[in-house]
Amino acid sequence: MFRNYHAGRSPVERGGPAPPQRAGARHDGRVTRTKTPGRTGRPPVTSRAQIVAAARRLIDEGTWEGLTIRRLAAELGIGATTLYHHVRDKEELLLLLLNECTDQIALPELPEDPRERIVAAATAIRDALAEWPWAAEVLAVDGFIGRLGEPALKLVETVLDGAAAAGCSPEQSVHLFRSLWYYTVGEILVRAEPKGPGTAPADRDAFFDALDASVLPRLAAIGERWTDLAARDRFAEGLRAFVDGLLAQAEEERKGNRP
Amino acid sequence: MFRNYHAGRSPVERGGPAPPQRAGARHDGRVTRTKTPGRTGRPPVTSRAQIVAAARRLIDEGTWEGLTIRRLAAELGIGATTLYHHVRDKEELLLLLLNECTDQIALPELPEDPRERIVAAATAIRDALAEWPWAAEVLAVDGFIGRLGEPALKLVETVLDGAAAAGCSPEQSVHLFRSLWYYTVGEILVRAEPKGPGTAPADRDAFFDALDASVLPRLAAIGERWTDLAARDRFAEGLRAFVDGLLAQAEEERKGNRP
DNA sequence: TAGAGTTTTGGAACATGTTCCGAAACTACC
DNA sequence: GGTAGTTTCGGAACATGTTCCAAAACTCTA
Repeated sequence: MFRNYHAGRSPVERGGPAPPQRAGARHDGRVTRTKTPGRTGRPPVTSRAQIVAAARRLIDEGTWEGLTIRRLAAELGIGATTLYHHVRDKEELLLLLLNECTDQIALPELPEDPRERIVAAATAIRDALAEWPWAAEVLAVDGFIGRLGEPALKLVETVLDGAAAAGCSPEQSVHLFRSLWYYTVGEILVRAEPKGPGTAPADRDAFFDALDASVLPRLAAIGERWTDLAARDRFAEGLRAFVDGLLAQAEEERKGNRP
Repeated sequence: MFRNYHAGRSPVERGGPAPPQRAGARHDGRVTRTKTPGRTGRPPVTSRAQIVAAARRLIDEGTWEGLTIRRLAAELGIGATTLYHHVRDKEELLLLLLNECTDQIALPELPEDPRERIVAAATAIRDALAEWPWAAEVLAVDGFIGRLGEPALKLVETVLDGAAAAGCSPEQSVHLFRSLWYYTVGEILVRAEPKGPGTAPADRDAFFDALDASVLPRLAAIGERWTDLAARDRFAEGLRAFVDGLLAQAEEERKGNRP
């Protein structure tokens, strides 16, 4: 199974501590590498780096749906199934792409104020992820932060550090981070997916028009403005409010007011 | 990878308040009927209700992955492709299932305090959705609340109402709801998906063990406790903190401190 | 140089979601 | 009853992700 411990190392030729594999599962020998310290056997005609590069090429020129295993293999000039010896899954492929992107996250300037530091870090993560339409596909499948690359993990670290600087206990820091992570993932997913039916602006209007104002007065009243309001990017504002709330809660908790 | 191109139309027996639809764009299927006031033509051998029931049957006895179009069709005794005349998509099928579940949301007791009212409503939504493993599949695809059934919408209304009672403007109410919605969706998705590789507890431990404590000290330090801490359900606590923060922010804003 | 061991490779094949398109079945009206 | 219009039905077929399995290619050692 592919894990991400070895973030930062060169993409080809990396072993890494492979988690215990269930027997029977046939996976690419690249990650597992049960034996053979000195590589032997037929040399691969394709490296992981090339795969990722080709994938990006396919995505860049064309829609993101255009990235299929077979097409990617064709782009690389190899058989489709061969790809599965370099990449476990399509999901792993996406993850590689995602990591390639998060690996380029620039650490933002970090303000002194712990609160602002947290906001800056979380916003940086979100901005990096939100840039890639397929991030949602991966996040939806496994939300565990462990799959992020080291630059992203540094931002996680920053969040935790800010929490600690604001007086949070480790437990409280984790709680804070997880909460913010939920918010972030939710924002990316909900925001990045205007593709289902009923999500087009016209459909939204129709939806609100059809609401029964006597049953759902607030919703109906807001309806006409919903689309406009939703268009505004208020992620950072929500984030700030959330951080404030969480920090205040943590402080309360420390005072023993609410165990 | 759910697509959306579909030119045909899916027949339904019960009409309902149909928003004006262009050909091809359908809300959730229980609309349409472009012509034919008096139904004519061959009567369907299967109703939507039967489809949903059969789908639930398949899910209940067996894994959720066991629900495939062909199997469902077989269960119903019809051809696989026939199903596509009743349901536009597999996604729509999931949506039907989801709605059937949210339609049974019981309105919780609503406290007087606006803040607690909001918390209660949001928690009810989350609990209802979190109960269904496939909710994530749908939410990940289209987050628009318009796809929820009316009982769920009533909870949305409650949130908006609580916000208003706390003094929020409509704009602020929307902001508050959206923020909470992001948080909720994120929680459901991240929490409901321990299935990717690397998400097993053992893998998590391995992940944290591999962290470089000199680069990511906080993360490494927390590591050992992460799994335990993550296991605790603190959704409501986070929610409460969020609401507090958002309400405070709204009030600040109203005072003109931060436009 | 001849294995032996190991790795890479890819064709065939399967399950699934989905579309095409023609045939069947039914209602309404003449 | 017959015909037109409309609806439902479903087999064939396609793209995709994925696994099986056996052959090919390479390195190392004897």
